[in-house]
Amino acid sequence: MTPKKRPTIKDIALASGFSIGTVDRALHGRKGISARTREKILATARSMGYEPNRVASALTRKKPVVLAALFPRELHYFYDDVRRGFYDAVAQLRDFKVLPLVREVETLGKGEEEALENLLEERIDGLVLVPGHRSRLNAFINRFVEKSVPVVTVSTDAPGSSRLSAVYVDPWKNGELAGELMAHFLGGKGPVAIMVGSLDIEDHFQKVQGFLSSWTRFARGPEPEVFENEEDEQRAYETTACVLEEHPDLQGIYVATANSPAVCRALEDSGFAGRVRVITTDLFGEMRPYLEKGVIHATIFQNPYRQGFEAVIALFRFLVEGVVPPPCRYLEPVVVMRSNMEFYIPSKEEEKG
Amino acid sequence: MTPKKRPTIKDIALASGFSIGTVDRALHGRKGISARTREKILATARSMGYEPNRVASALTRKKPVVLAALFPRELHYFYDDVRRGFYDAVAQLRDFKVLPLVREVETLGKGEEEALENLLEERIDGLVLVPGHRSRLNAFINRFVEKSVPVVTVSTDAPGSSRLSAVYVDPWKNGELAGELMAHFLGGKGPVAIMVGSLDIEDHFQKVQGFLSSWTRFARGPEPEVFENEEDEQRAYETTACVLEEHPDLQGIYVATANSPAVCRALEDSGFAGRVRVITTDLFGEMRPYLEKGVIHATIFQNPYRQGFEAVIALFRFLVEGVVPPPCRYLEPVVVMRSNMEFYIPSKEEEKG
DNA sequence: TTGAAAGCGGTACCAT
DNA sequence: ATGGTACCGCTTTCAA
Repeated sequence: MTPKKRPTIKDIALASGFSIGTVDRALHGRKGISARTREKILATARSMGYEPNRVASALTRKKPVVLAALFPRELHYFYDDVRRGFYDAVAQLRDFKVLPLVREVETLGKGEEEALENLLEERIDGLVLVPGHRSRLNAFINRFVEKSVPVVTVSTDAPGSSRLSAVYVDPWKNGELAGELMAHFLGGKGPVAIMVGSLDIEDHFQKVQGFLSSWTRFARGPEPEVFENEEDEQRAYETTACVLEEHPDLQGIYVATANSPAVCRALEDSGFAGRVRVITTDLFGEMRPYLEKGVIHATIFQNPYRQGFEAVIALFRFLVEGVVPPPCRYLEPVVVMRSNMEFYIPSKEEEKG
Repeated sequence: MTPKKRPTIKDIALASGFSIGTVDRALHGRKGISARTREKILATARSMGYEPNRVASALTRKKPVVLAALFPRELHYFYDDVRRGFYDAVAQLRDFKVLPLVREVETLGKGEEEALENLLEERIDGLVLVPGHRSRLNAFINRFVEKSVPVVTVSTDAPGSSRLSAVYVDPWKNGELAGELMAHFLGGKGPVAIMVGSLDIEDHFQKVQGFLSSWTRFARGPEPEVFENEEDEQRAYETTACVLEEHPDLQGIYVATANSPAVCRALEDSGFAGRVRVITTDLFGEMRPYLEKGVIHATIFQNPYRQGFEAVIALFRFLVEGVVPPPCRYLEPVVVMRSNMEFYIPSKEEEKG
């Protein structure tokens, strides 16, 4: 029993009676071939169970596949990891002639238009984008797509645009998981407060809704009150201090955005640290001591590294294999506590193919 | 500015004044080359920053890389996923001429010797093994390694053997995470019971120790009592019923092995379901309703799919790139609750490179 | 010990 | 519209 090696275009050429050049034309729907022969060749290819060899095709690829990316520098802890994931994935695809082209803006939401305008001039094959806003960049995204440069967003979606896919953690799920955890932590009893950047930001709003949905399912007691801090450290601190003063019976705080250190400081300064259950979002170095001291009891990790990594993979497969990714690739939100945080910080990872 | 394409062996040949054949000999330490020229070539290669192109080398590889595996059929829910991970990884490496060769035993720990004896006859390049025992198979593993067939264990380790690597979730960490979670669920108050297969099994023992270590750190109150059920459903049920009767004030149960459904039934039959906090191990279809009903509050997922997947990747990289994996590749234990279980059941996954 | 050349499975270009 | 062929970067004979 021969291991019946898989058929190559040469085999198809032989079987169909055409040359490999023609077979290639048929297989890739190139021009310069009659419909008749294309059909015939496609039929034999199918009957022989032909599958292209990506390795061979990569080897012979003339122009490199340039994958561009636009990342913010701030917040370092998050976007640095996204960027590492991006670079690692590209590095892994190096032998497939994939090249990175990374641009940066200083802060999320600032100067993206200009950077994108610049990128539109470049010869790129795909784009990974961290959109500073869920719709403001739609026109730009669409211009890339019209130039047949597929765009994959990361960290959030741009649902109104024609982006190919979005790789991120569903904020609703994120909040839902936090809510369930909080309910279990408190045995279903509150009161609980929610700290968020701004309810006008869709992702923040979704997290709050998700939290409330599972909180109301798993817990009784008063509806959690929501406090907006505009992503400002000072305000986060003050709001927390204020809430604690007014509600000394507060049992839990859910911090839906990245301001947890300020909240923790307020807790410590008010003497509530460790007594109030705190569930936060994301994970970065500054949070470590608070997890160790038990000020933060758990945090929901969004795996920025993998977001960057998977965005690249999705683009690559789309570009060279024609595999269309799902419109939304939701990554798993992960519950991180003291005993498993070492797995996620300083965050290292590895996949390979 | 040319994108200065990376050097190939041809470039090295040109630069060093030897032929590509000789360059290849030098690069791979093959015989039939003088030490002098090898050194010279290696030097120029280094100075030019040469890195081999895995795609090209895969394309030209004569014999396929055969990765063998030996999996148990039982417990389906776990080893089926390991197997899927194995197959998916191999499929992804298909174009690199990687072929699978899978053998099975009916039950973990039964007939492995015979199956391995058989595998020793085959021409294989690497082996993924689920060892039914942490030392009993050492002699076999060593025989493979002596034939220069690297072995990677999955789901547990065989530390006394010369296995190349072990991919699994550190059982101690696993228990530690469960213990921390339980402590938070109960506000640090017990009593708590631990259900385990047998303390004679190292992995079970480790889970218990891990649980106790974090329980004592985060909680006060009595030391949890440990009950062995010999992996027997009936015993698991009876033990649970018994414990509940004797300790109606029981607050939590940690099920360190796969017998959670029996424990859940006992809880329901005794009317304690939902009142007692239950943290289990692994995740399979039968557990879903218990998570939904709130009988199980959380479970620690060990990602069998990824265990199988990563074992393949480690073997491949070792065999074709010479990358030596760490002796132990600990995967992250994951906290799964009702609102995130959909991500892990029926368990789907994907990586790519 | 070393060099030359034939592929591996595709792609792309040049003839026809 | 089709066939032929050089070539991608490396491995592996086969000569020299």
